[in-house]
Amino acid sequence: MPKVSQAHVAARRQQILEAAMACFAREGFHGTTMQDIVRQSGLSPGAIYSYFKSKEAIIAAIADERHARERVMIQAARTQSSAEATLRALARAFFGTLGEAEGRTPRRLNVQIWAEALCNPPLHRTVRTGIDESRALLAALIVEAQGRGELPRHLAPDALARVMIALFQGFVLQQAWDDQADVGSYMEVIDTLLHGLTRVQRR
Amino acid sequence: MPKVSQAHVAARRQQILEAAMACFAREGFHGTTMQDIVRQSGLSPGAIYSYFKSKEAIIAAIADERHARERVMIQAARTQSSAEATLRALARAFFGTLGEAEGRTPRRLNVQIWAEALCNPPLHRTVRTGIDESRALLAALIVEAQGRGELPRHLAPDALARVMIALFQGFVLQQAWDDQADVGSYMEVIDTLLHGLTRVQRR
Amino acid sequence: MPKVSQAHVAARRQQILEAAMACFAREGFHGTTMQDIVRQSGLSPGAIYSYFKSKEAIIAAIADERHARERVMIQAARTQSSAEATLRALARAFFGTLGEAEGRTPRRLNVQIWAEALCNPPLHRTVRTGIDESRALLAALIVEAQGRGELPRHLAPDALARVMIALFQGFVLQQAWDDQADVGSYMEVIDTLLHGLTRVQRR
Amino acid sequence: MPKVSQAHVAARRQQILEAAMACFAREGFHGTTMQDIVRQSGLSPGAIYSYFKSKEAIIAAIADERHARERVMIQAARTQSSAEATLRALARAFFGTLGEAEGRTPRRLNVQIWAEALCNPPLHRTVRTGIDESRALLAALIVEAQGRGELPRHLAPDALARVMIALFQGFVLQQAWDDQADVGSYMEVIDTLLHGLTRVQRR
DNA sequence: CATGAATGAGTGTTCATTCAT
DNA sequence: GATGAATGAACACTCATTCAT
Repeated sequence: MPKVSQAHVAARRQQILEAAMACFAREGFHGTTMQDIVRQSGLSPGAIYSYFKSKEAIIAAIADERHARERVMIQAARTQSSAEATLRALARAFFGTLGEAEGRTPRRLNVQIWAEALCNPPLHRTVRTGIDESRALLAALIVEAQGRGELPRHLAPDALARVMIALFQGFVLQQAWDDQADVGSYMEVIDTLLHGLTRVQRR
Repeated sequence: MPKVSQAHVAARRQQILEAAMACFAREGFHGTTMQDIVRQSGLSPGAIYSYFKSKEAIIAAIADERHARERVMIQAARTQSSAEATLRALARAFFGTLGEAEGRTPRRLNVQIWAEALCNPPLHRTVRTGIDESRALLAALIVEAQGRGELPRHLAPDALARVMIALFQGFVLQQAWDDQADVGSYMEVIDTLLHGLTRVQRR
Repeated sequence: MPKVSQAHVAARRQQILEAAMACFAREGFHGTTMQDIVRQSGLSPGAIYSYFKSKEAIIAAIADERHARERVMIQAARTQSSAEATLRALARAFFGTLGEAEGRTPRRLNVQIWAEALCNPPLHRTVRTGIDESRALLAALIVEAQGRGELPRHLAPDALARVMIALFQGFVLQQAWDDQADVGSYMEVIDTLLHGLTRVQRR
Repeated sequence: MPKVSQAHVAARRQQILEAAMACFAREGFHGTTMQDIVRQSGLSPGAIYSYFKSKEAIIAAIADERHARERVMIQAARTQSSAEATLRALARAFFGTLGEAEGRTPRRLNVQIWAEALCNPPLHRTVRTGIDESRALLAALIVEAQGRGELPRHLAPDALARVMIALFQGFVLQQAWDDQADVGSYMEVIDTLLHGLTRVQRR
């Protein structure tokens, strides 16, 4: 029974989070009322409040979930044998869903979370931790690549990591405003940019 | 009298916008109440509502102002004699303020506007217009540079323009979360990246 | 459950309408604040707004209720077997409550509605429909009586109906300002007037 | 100079009252803002407040003016030599304007005042004084006519006076809602009614 | 446990009135 | 006097949250 109940609890939580994500992506955190989530989830207000202590807690849980997912992708990338393979795995993980319609909701959600994090300390911590971890991983890979002479040694690894992250964030933003934005050509540019970086080094 | 009055009106509007920007940057659009703006501006609710018909109108005016400022920077860049000079002028205009503390408020504001634009159609139009114009200018420069053989011809100009904009947006985002983010090294990476792109082409 | 809930909803609506009527009769529509209705009803603002979407909707519901009540009285009068019986039933229905203290609130309310209807199109429609229906019924009765030679044929039935309605409205008005106004003697005058009308015809 | 000034003051007051009446008739007392009166009058808020100490004072002044006008009509009627002539003068005075378009504004205003008087003690006093005076005059005429055997002696003069006033008020009300209401046929009914009353008596 | 009616503090906004110019 | 920008108390209404059933 405890196990069933636990599974039940997890399922309910997920049901609520999914309803909330749909609403938040559509209307923003502040444009969404608890009633909206009630309607979308098919649950009652009381039921929702027995799984989350506040609207804010739902937002935090969503941010946490996204953070956790990111961390899983990063961990998976880490297991790759070469720096290049890791990089490719990361790129696939982060950019892979950018072209797909089903990723629209999480993408819009991301933008909302980024803004909300500026005025919401707990969210800020979650977001920063996620970014810092990603950056640390990227920086480590870069250091490694620099060690092997595959990347210019004069570049600050941290700054290059920030650039890579910015390329992701900026595209998420642009695609959130304009669904037509094309990932394929965007990634080709990135590819060329990174190759250029490699060659510079090689000479 | 009309001149005095007109100047007065403009000054009051600016006073309100500045108070509102301070509040919005600190607490977000939805975390800021009209009372907050009242306190920050030193005016009364009635006074504010005689200059802006709603809170939403204040947000729109702020977005418009930022858009106008961007447009001025873009126009100024356009007057440069060479594509490279234009690019440098743009980079200076957009990245120039990123390191300075006084730009903190507008930067945070930018992030808020980006998120708000997802759920607020008029804001969305303002934001998209601004981005589209910037992208068009950059794409034109890129086409030119490609014509002169300074940039790889196989890259979609639009996509490369998106990349450049993403580099800006991503850094604004990262700096909004972490004041310590260093512009200098970030720009150095960008510089190297763009040089790499040039070389690729030259061979 | 649906039955309980339905009865509950109706009861709550009635509770709110009664509180609102008491306030409106005392202070007028615009002199009454939602807080007044909150206090008078013993409910919370939120509760009230879950039954009526606005203050205006409460006013409209009150006007509708009064209109419905009037219509019931008219329909009941219609079932009488003779024109005279119908007329007497109408007189009893409309004038019957004029002397009673418990009718004070609805009477004052009527006056408020009459004024409000001048500047409030939906209310205007409700009021006019009510009056038009009453007038149509009276006019029909008058035509009938004229056919039987009981009323002068040269009188416009519609105008005579308007006169009868005016006799009611005018007294409601006068009694709203002055509780002392005596219904008994007023009705006696009306009786004599109508009898006079009959005799005129008979000769 | 004092006389000029006095005339000036009176003219300004009148200008304000006329603007206010136009607004009040159109939008009601509570639907009209001081800004509306400012616009309609072409004066400034400060100017208006130097002639009337509050919006309420404007309403009171309008009610007073209407009351004064009524009193003049009553006094004029009083100078007639016979009771019948007085009655005819009164009827002409009160009903004379009912058919004319230019009387629309004061008619609507009357209805507004009647309602407002229920919740506004000073206004209530003005309205009641006006009605009471009219009724007293009518009652005196009726007593006289009863003395001459021209009206049934068993009728309470006061009640008959109320009936006559109600006939006026009711029509004002009906015409305020429906401009098409026809005065001619309405007055014919009244005429017939009063003649009927006379004949009843004669037998 | 789940429900959803009820709560009430707090919101954006209005408008009668004032007073420095 | 006249002006009209400024005031601020008060308003209608919302919505995150609770708790009796």
